[in-house]
Amino acid sequence: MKAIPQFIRHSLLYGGSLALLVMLLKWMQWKFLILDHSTEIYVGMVAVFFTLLGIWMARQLTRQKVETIIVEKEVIVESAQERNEEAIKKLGLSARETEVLELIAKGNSNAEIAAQLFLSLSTVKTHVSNLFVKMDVKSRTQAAEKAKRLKIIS
Amino acid sequence: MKAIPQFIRHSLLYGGSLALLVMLLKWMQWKFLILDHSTEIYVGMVAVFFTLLGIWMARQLTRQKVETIIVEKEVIVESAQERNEEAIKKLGLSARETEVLELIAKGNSNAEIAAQLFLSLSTVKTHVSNLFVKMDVKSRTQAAEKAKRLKIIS
DNA sequence: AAACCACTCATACTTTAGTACCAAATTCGA
DNA sequence: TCGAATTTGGTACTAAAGTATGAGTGGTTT
Repeated sequence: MKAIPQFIRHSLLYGGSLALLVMLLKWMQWKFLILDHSTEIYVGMVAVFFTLLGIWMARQLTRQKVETIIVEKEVIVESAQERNEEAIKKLGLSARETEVLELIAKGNSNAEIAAQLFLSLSTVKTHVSNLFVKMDVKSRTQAAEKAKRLKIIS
Repeated sequence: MKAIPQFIRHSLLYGGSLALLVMLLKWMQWKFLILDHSTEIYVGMVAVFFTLLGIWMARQLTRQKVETIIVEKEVIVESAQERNEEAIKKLGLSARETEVLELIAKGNSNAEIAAQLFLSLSTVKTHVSNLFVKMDVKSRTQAAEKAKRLKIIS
């Protein structure tokens, strides 16, 4: 669609306008040269015409020249942060320990955790004890509080 | 600073330019009228001059064309919701019980709660037991979880 | 005043949590 | 493939949590 480049179109238009003007000029010479001070009138017309032509050209050339101002609009978003893997790594929690921690934070007892994970109560207790050492807490409630504070649990 | 309105400035400039042009024109009449075809040269100069003037005017007039792009920027905001008094009332928790619940949710043991509230361990145990009945839970960890879920605690 | 409720404290008891120490099987990276 | 870490499980014990019951005090409501 954009076969003809813009500068060529402009050149043609300008050239055409000039040619037309020269013709007009020749005709005016015939018509007004006999009159005194006719040159001023005719130069004034030329001036007006070319001023308009200049304005039109400039508008064509600067039409795309648009200054863009980027305004940042703040949008409030709830902090939907995902599981904090970094905290888990920092504490050195193993996969099983993390599972147990999640169930603790949900309010499960050791027996319930054992049942859900198909483990013996002993195993759960071992995990819980190791968990407390790694998390530097002294009870499951503290562990749950810390887990939620560190966003380890959902 | 912007004492002179733009359209007045433009009018003065344009008027000045016209006056200058007329003077130039008069001088050129003296100089070139004796020569044949001199009119064409001088009209051409006028044309070029006024074309340039038109371009300049158009640029002045269209300089303020500004496009504003609004970019939405996400801002993470912590949900700072206040204490849920409604939930406390619905559960029928007393003032003392709510105090105890908060300390439980922070991971305190019964002994620590007793020390902080200047109560005996027995009293704390009584509060905790009543709390569990009212909240329909079976352990302090469950109570803490429910309290946080119902936004009773901070 | 009687009834009611919140708060306090106690004793006795059961259950669960938590600690310590051990040990075997498995997994996994160096 | 060797060793470290993980996972699993056990016993024995202590500490804490939780339940049940009772009781005294102070304040409010009916």
